[in-house]
Amino acid sequence: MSNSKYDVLKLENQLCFPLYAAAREVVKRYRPYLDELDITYTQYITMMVMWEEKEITVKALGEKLFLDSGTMTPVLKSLEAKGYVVRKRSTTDERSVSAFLTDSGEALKEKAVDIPAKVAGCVGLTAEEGLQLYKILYKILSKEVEE
Amino acid sequence: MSNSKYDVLKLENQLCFPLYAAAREVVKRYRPYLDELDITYTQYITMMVMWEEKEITVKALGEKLFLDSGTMTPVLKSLEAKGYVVRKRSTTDERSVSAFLTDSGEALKEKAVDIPAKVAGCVGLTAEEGLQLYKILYKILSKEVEE
DNA sequence: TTATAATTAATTGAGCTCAATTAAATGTAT
DNA sequence: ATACATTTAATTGAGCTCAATTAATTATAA
Repeated sequence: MSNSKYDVLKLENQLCFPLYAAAREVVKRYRPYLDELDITYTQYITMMVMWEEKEITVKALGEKLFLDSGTMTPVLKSLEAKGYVVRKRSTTDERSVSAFLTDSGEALKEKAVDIPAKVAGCVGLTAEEGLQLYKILYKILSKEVEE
Repeated sequence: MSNSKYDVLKLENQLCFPLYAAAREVVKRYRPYLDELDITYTQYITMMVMWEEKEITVKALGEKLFLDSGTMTPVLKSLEAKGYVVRKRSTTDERSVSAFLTDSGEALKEKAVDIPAKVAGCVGLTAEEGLQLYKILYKILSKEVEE
């Protein structure tokens, strides 16, 4: 068997590469369904938070999604242009801006509710694999938050 | 316990979201080390293939990395500008373009060899978790190739 | 109070990602 | 041989991601 100190640089020995590739491939699976709603994946996960919270600051939204204002600001402007949220600067702390779910945004939930099941079918993991993956990914994410 | 048909749209019930977020966070872990080499993560995984293959077509490279020519072409041009690869159109099939590893590209491997260990430390999974994750991610990726 | 520090969102610019299109080369079927 | 289809890389444009910076506001310390 051949073996060198450079084996650690082989693509097949990476954990990050399949993580990066799988994430992109799975996001791609959402596209046909999200196209019907005329939103992108990033807009979709933003709406998921809005459906739960109804109202949230840009900062809190970014922390939930692991995205900064450089990403969130244009995403929220786009969702505002589509009529799903409204952005408003706080009167009590004028540094802060919040997004508010509109009726139209609330109505979009009804059109989105079948998407998770449709995509889960494509990905094709067993329930156990799904749970293992879920736990490991959140372990990675919790490491990042400490930092 | 509250329970609604909309629970499937909660962020915490998604598998795709932590996959997407963890992938970005882990790629971010590479940045300080890759900055020292003046390459991006995408350029880094491209070089991994080059270190193994020495010569490869744009198409084959894209298949390995799950990226298309729209991404690969500018990445390869950038690596060529840095002197790590040379691009050359095939004489036997002029549709095809190959990238060739240069001596300078080969030399870069020496500077990269410590990176995987440094990043693995940051991510902080057990060996078992790493293996589970690896298997599940490749199961997802194999699904995509069938398509 | 006043100076200094910290927080927040927005902006800028580089680079990535993808879908769709284009152009050239090659393969295939009459 | 000549259409027609396929393959390949490149290009284009929209949108995302991130680091760094900016400007405004708020918090804190002297």
